[in-house]
Amino acid sequence: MTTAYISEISKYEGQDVTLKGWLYNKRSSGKIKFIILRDGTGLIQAVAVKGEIEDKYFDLIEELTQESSLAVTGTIREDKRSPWGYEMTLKSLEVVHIAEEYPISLKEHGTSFLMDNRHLWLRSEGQRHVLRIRHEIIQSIRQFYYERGFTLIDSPILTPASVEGTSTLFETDYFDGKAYLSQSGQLYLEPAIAAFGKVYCFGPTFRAEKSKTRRHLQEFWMVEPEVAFNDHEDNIKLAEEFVSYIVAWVLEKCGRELDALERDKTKLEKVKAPFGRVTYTDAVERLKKEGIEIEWGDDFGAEHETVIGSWFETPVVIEKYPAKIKPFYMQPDAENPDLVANMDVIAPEGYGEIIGGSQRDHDLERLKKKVIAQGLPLESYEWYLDVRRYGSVPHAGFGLGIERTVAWLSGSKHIRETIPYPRMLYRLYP
RNA sequence: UCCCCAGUAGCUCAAUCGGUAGAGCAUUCGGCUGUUAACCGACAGGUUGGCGGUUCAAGUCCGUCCUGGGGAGCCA
Repeated sequence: MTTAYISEISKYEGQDVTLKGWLYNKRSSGKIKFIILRDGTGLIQAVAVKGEIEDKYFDLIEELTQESSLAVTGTIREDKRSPWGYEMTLKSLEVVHIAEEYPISLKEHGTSFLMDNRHLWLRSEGQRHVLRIRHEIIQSIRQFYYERGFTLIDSPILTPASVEGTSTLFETDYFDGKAYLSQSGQLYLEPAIAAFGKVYCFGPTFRAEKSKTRRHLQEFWMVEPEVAFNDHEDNIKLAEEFVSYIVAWVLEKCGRELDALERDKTKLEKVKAPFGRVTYTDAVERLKKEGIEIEWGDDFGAEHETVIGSWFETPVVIEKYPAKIKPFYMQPDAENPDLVANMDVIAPEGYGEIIGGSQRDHDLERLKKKVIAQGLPLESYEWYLDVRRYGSVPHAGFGLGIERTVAWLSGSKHIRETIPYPRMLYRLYP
């Protein structure tokens, strides 16, 4: 007997096949029973009619509980009554395991309950769709940098100190000393550009900030490219092409998932480079004109970002922030030394900042001064400063948050659904 | 760290002015030959998050703690 997957069931029309999976739901009407099977690739209904199937199999259906694992064998046929197009006429079934009473019913549940049962919630259709989109986004990222000749440089997760010296870090014992979980791979990437020219890293990052919003996780994944000889404009261009590539890939590969999630695809179809662009200074002026409280020199809050995002249909690039609110490693703007050559990309529809990046300062003496001025221990950064001692070149890069990108493209209301096992404030289980 | 909201059956929720704690789903049992979160009938299921207070009487009011949710700040 051929064993098949539900996703390829149309190939087997008129044939007998075996499908292996879990019981999604069952219904009974006395002499006719329906079971819905899921196998990780899709759903299908199998029908058993009393008298047309051996009684021992017909009676066995009665014992099946939600999420019991089983193998069903029968004939595949097209059926207009099925929402999936095909159905199986059941001939026999084999129980692998009768599931205990399953906590997640087909009815409504609260977030807290579902998060306690995250390991089971993963089986639900909506969660599967979002995580399939995450999977394709990651695949598109790998492909984008592979096609462009970037080399993957994995940055360490255990690090001796803070990258920016500001955010709170998770601390852990490291034999006789302390280590910290990485909050960015950037500092480790910069030396690598002198070895490979174009590099990127992609891995988990950790922030011990007590953030508790739908846009924050304590552990999240970030992809960070870094390119030798790229300036501010090159950096923006790379970011725009990168995001456009991801969106086009997801539209091509995940149409079914986007439809199932009722994501408005027309909004994603507008995401093409170049994006909307505004300088920090212009954005502040326009916000003021719209009656929103802000002063030049303030950093943008969530509300500001949402308003700025609403000015464009594409994502928007905000560039050239005041130097005093940005980290030491950013290159000063060529025309105004109070500004830095940085850029953030804000996703539309209120999904917030998905990219933050800059051209990096490649002047040794100026960088040293800024390290000292920000109260950071110079000796910890000597290795990093070496990038500016041995053939220093202009270079630029940025970081893109995977979960925020997944949330945006999938239309998820909360970032916790965009990663299989979210690590959140006050939630480390399961 | 701060602000707001919520904890009642396994799950989702009701309970009027403070007056005997209720429904749907799930489970169990019975019925039904095309169901789509099937439907119909029945059984069972409770120290109303903890502690203290007010009251003749507290799920309900007050205090406090715990847990969870949303947001701010910070960031991706």
